Amino acid sequence: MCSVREEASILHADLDSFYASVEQRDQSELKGRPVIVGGGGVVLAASYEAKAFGVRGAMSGYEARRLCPHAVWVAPRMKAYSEASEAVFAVFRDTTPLVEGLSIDEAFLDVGGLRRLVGPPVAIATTLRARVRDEVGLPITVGIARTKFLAKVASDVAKPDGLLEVPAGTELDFLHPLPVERLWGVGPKTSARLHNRGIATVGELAALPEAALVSMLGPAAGRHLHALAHHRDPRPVEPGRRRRSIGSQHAIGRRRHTREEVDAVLVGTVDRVARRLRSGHRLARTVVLRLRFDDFTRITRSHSLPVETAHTDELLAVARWLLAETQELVDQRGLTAVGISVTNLIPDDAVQLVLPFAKGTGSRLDAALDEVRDRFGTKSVTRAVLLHAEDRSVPVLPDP
DNA sequence: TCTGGGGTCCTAGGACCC
DNA sequence: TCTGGGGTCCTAGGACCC
Repeated sequence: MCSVREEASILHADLDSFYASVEQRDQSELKGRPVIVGGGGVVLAASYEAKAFGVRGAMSGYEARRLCPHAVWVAPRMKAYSEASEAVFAVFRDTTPLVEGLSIDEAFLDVGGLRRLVGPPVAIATTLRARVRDEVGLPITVGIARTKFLAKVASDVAKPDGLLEVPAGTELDFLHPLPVERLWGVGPKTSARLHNRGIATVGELAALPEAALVSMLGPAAGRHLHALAHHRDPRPVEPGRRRRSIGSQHAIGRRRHTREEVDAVLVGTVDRVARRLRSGHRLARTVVLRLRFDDFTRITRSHSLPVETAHTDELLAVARWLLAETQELVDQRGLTAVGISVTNLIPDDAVQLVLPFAKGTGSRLDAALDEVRDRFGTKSVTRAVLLHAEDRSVPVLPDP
């Protein structure tokens, strides 16, 4: 299943400063100038000319203006970015069917099977970069390695507008001198913990026993980083991955808001999410309310429905109930942002059956599932919902 | 000083089932 | 009747990524 590749044939393709590059492509007077895409409050993307002054994504507008006062600010045009992304992904899929999108501007491509028909990975990547530049007008960086994670590290190192292969057999020489922050999953908190123990490079990390990392960072993160530091990453490129949640949030400023104002924001947010659910042909079962307060603390509250839905009214009812439950916190801390996301998604053509059961008849479940399978075929049954007649509690059973 | 909007995955306790 | 192990789901929060 996870046989080790003999050659570096996983590509990580990453558009450079994506939003800013689209703006520089569409407005020629912006070419060569520092460009910041954002609404003013925060930097969504910065061109490399702006990055040269220290401007970074997610930076506050205040800080960005201090570092680069002469930058040109451009309001985001999400529609243009979506279209550019689709055009680039069309080039990806024309290269190989094994494309796994990671976000609007990056993807993994497995070109391992193309050597005899098309050529070696470096040649494929070179063609890919030329096509994206010629056909879509955007610069793109590609990293090539035997594993997904190292391909991504390689593209990070090669940015901007670069191409870097880490040949098979040279991975640890490439990896070990790098700072630990290059590893996927090492953010500010983990970085600080590692530095506290004198670990600054991937090589120093790799020298630690796994058990030491597990006790330092927890089982999942510890094992994960230990594996990456030794260049172990068996995950294949998965073309079929689907989104696991859909969400929308909205900042509402620091002044006090009436309950009616907050409700109006909630209605708009739920409506946006519900529309995206329906246009994506998905149904959701869990509604998550995300609130941010004056002091920048955040909370989440969630509730799972017995049966999936994409109806605005049903999702809104849950969202309103969750919000009402938090009224005290909202009054104390002052609300500055409201978000809704939905998870536990299924396709909207999934067969949904609600079987009424009397309490204490759980042992009949197998028989009921057999009946459902007989009627709809095994593949249709992804989850069975039992509603107890008396208490409406909802035990949920996975596909056996 | 000012901090958006879109996501993923993990942890941990409690409820519940077999 | 009591106990325990094994497992899943729900919920809230945290870390991280782009």
